Amino acid sequence: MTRWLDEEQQRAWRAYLGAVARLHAGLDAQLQADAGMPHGYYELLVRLSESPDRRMRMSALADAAASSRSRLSHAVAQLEGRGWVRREPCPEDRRGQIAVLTDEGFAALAAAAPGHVEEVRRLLVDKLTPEQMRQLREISEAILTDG
Amino acid sequence: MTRWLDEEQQRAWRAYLGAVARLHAGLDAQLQADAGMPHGYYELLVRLSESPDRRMRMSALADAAASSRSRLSHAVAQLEGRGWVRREPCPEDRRGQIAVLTDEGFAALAAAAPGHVEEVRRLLVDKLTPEQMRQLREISEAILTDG
DNA sequence: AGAGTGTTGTTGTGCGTTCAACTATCGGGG
DNA sequence: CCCCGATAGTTGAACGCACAACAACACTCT
Repeated sequence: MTRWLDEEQQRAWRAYLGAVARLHAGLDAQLQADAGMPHGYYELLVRLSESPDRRMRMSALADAAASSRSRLSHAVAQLEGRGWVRREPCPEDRRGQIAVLTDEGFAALAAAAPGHVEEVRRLLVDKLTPEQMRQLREISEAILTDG
Repeated sequence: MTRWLDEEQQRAWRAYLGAVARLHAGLDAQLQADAGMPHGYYELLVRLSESPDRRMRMSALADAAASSRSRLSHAVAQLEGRGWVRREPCPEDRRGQIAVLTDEGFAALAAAAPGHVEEVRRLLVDKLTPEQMRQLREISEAILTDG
């Protein structure tokens, strides 16, 4: 016998689904149109750009971007094809690969960032109060706790 | 000159991205494993099941499920192949199509629902306080406002 | 040293989504 | 009445992602 969601939970859940759909659709469309990359790729470039020497072990990058290894492999292959990332062997582990953000990749990120941030503001930040932004962070962190 | 996100906004945004990723991954994996359907299809079946006579105009269904028309067309084709949905012509508009949830489709939904709700509870509802659920609804509704 | 086990990363396949192009129909104005 | 712009829905191709199978290497334990 299932414990269904009550009225309030149902409303919250559906509103959440709608909000996420709109946000993702908007962000992805903007990035695709203005920078020619999906949001997932943008995330990867961001993580790499913030790492020392703009380089990261594949597995570390996968963890940082909440991506599966398979997905990362495919994505990096794409990014490498565009000249935005290159791969280097890992000195201390011959299994390893290191993804390095190229200058072209950094330039692409720098070109894409302002429009993206603008869109994040337009679709999210500007619609919430600072208090709600804090609540959103706490809710998100609660969801990210294990168990 | 871009108005970047400040520290707190940045943290909220990244936590949000992580939470959404985990939620979607979990829900989709559960539905795929236990019911053999992606979350998007489940959504369609739900909307149809709640509509009078379990039928809906394609465009209305697309709006209700926050889906593009193209996506809906492909999805309904899939669902039709599984015998969960059938199409009927629309009497008062010869361009129109009406998607009808079959008994098999309703049964598939009924079989999938308990596990899905369980997963929603496990990944979201049980991790938040009632107060946070209310906040989440308000935040989501704010995001869904136009402009 | 050798066997066994876990980790790292890649590859191929199938699936769902997006995008653009297209057909068919509706509805209003000349 | 007919034309023209909108609307409804479909289609095919390209793309990104999930999943499973796999090869290569590291680590541990005897």
